[in-house]
Amino acid sequence: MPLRRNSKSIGGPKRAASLFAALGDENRLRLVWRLRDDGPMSITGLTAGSRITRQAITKHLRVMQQAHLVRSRRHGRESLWQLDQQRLQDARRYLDLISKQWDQALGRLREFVEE
Amino acid sequence: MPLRRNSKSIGGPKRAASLFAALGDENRLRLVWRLRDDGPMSITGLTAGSRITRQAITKHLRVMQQAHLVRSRRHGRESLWQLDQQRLQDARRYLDLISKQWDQALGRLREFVEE
DNA sequence: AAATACTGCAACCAAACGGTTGCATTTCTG
DNA sequence: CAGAAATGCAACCGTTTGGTTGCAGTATTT
Repeated sequence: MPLRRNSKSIGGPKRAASLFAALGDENRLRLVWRLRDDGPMSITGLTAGSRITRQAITKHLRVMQQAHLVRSRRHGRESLWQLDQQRLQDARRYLDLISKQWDQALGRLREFVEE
Repeated sequence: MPLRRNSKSIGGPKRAASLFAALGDENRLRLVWRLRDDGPMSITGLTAGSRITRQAITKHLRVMQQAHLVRSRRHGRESLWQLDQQRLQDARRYLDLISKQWDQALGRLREFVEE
């Protein structure tokens, strides 16, 4: 038995799903780009130059926060929000896992056919 | 003007969002793993060993289909569904873009600070 | 031709989502 | 201290989502 650790080590489908779901909204993706481009920002800062309300943005941030995609530290009366680099990496690695073992599957299939 | 192709070439936030949204559901992720492990399968095949209904699975497949994550070709009375490798790559590359230019941003910041 | 298997379509339902408005709270600033 | 700025909380609302059940339509199989 070859150490059946099924390598979805980032988390089960449940945890991964919440991560992708957090990325699965247009406005949230815009926030991601924004935070990446301009660095940590306050809610008001993010609201400026956005078509939606401050509260809408707050909600989006909360969604991303619960997926650990973003975190905030308070600084006086404003709180600065920033991306969690690691969590984005997690998402990437999860996709890698699918593709990688998939290639192996294709490899096995090829073997099987060519025998 | 340096050929302003802003490098989000996979598609704007809108298109990318639909892709991530398609991945942002636990049951759909399970289907992805299933299709990757066992290759192209029929709906009935996918339903076997799943807790949800055949019609629920159908709906999930349609969602993924509209995000071009999955496609089906009919074969007699059953239709076989398979993953679209390329589209998964797209998702990965999109995440890469965020991280990559992010590193550049950090680089710029470091420069700025160290000057 | 009759029974069986597989998919598609439609209606329906509760819950979640994305967004808004209004008001309260905390923290700076003049 | 009074006002302004930033966030938080809560209620509300229309639409989408994830799921179900029921029935109809096509292929196979016997």
